Formats: sequence, C-alpha cells, structure tokens
Amino acid sequence: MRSRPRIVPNDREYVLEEQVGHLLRRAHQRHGSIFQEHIGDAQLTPLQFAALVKLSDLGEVSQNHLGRLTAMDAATMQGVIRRLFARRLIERRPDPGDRRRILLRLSPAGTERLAGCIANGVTVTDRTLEPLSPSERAEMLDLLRRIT
Amino acid sequence: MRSRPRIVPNDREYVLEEQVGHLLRRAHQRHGSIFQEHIGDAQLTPLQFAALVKLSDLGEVSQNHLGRLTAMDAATMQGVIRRLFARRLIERRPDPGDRRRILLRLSPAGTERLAGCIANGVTVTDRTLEPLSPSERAEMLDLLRRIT
DNA sequence: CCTCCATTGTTTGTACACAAACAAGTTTGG
DNA sequence: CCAAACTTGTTTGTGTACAAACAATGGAGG
Repeated sequence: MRSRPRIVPNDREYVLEEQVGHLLRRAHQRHGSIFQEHIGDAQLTPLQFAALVKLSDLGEVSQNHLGRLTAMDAATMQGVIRRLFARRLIERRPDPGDRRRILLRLSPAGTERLAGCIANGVTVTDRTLEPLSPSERAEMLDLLRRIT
Repeated sequence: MRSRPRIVPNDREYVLEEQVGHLLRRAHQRHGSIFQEHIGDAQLTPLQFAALVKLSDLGEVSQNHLGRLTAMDAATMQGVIRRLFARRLIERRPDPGDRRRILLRLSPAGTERLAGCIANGVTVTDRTLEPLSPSERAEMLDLLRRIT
C-alpha cells in the first residue's frame, strides 16, 4: 500500500477539496444546475433573473447602476442587457437628465415572465439549501454575507 | 416617504441579496479577485492551479479523470490543459494501454512553479475567510461541503 | 467474432467574468 | 469659465462553464 508522495513536497498539506475557493466554485456550479432545472424558462440565466428582480424592485435605473446592484461589471452587463432586450423582457430609453445614461425598465412581457418565475426562484434556493437544517441555512447565509 | 411597491407583487419578499445563489456568486467573485492578487503568477487562474495541485498529488492521470477530480467538464478541461501545456507547465503522452487516453503530468517547470505558489494558495484561503473566526471558518467549510 | 454501448477527447455555440482601452458626457476646482 | 478628473456605456481579448454533437477506441454479451 504505497501512498504516493506528493511531487511538490507539501508540508502544509494543501488539499484542494478543503479550500474555500474550490468549495465555493462547486457550490456555485451546483446552484447553477438547480437554477436551470427549476426556474421554468430554459433561456433565463441566473444573472438575467437577478437583473429582472432588481428592475422589478426599483422600476427604472441606469445600466451601470443596475450592474452595481447585481454585482456585474459593465462589460458583463452589456451582454445580459442585450439578451434581455432581444427577448423584449426589458425596455430602454435615454435619461433625459444625463445623456450618458440609458434607463432600463421591465416591459409588460418581462413583468409577466418574472411573476411566473419568482416562485421557482424560491424553489431553487430551497433545493440548493436542502441538505441543511433551517438553522444551518441561516448560518450559511450569514457566513456567505460576511465573506462577500 | 413613499416606499415604491414592487412591480411584480412579491408576497414571498424575494430579496436578491438574501438568495444563496447570489451570495455564492459574490463570494466566488471575491475569492477570484483575492486569488489573482495573491497567487503570485498573473497568468495562473484558480482552475489551472487546481489542475496543477491534483497532478502533483497523483503524478499522472488522464485528462477526463483530472477533470472529474477538479470538477471541470471535458470542454472546460480542453482549454485549461491547452494553456498549461502552452506554458510548458505540464507534459502529455498517450496512454500505452488505452489509445483514447492522454496522460498528463507536471513538467519540471510546472513542479517548480507550483512549489512557489502553494504558500500563496494558503494565503488566498486565509484572506478569503478573514472576516470569520476559526470556528466559523470550519463551519463555513462544512456547510459548503454539504451543499456540494 | 461482432454488434451494442460506454468512455475519451474534440469542436462549436452560448453565456458569464473581468481587464484594458476608448469616446462621449458630466462634475469639480482653481 | 475652463481644464482636469470622473462617470457611463462600448468594444476587444482571455478564460471559465456547459450543452450538444462527433470520431475513435474500448468493453461486454450474445
């Protein structure tokens, strides 16, 4: 039973499976797959859903501002907004008070689509946290919030 | 003080900032930025580092097998391996016993590069978990492991 | 032996993620 | 008032992530 020695001598015992980064990545992957399975709209991605939710909360905001609220940088925002607009789930108009800005809002179709998906969004969260007890779920959210 | 009503009536109070998916994504983003800042090799990404660590642990494995160990699908693996090979951090040879397989292993340069980065990898983990107490860090890892 | 099925690796296409550089517009400080 | 600094949105380039389709190889059962 030879246990193969590490090629790089590894006093710290750096075990990939125990690193936060690796675990965060895998948990995020699993969430993505649960999202896709349960959100009820094969074209809708987590980021697109997040953008719709925020637009529903706020009514009308600029593209960059929405990006900050949903933690997307400007370049990522570009693509998300383009796809939502292509599907006519959002509408755009120039900001009358600032000619750099584009104001975004839900279209009627977007409002309807979101309404039909919110309950599925709750399901996604439930399924993702399924292995945990209620108090552990609260603890998980608290810990994640604090390392963010 | 008008509190704007949500456009989509939202009995469940679906608050984006409280959803696991959003928090996982943001925590993962923050980890990525800490990784880039501290790993000490501007070209090395978290996935590439993970692949090197696993190769160091195992010596020689096939591409698909390494993908499973690091939670990358075959298509993602393709790019990661191509870039590591382009930098000569890994070597490849056909599996003599199975002509479908390509065996991967660290090159001398890859071994050296990894040795110089392992300590930085520990720093990355530390910084990511910095806001938490030791017992909370353990709890975080445990909870993440269980939702994976 | 030989067909069916599984596995390995590749390619293509879509969608994040982010750095860097840019033009156009706005704000600020002297 | 006006030049410098900043903000907004766009584009380009690199690197995950994953579905889907594919060729080549290997294994199992009849």
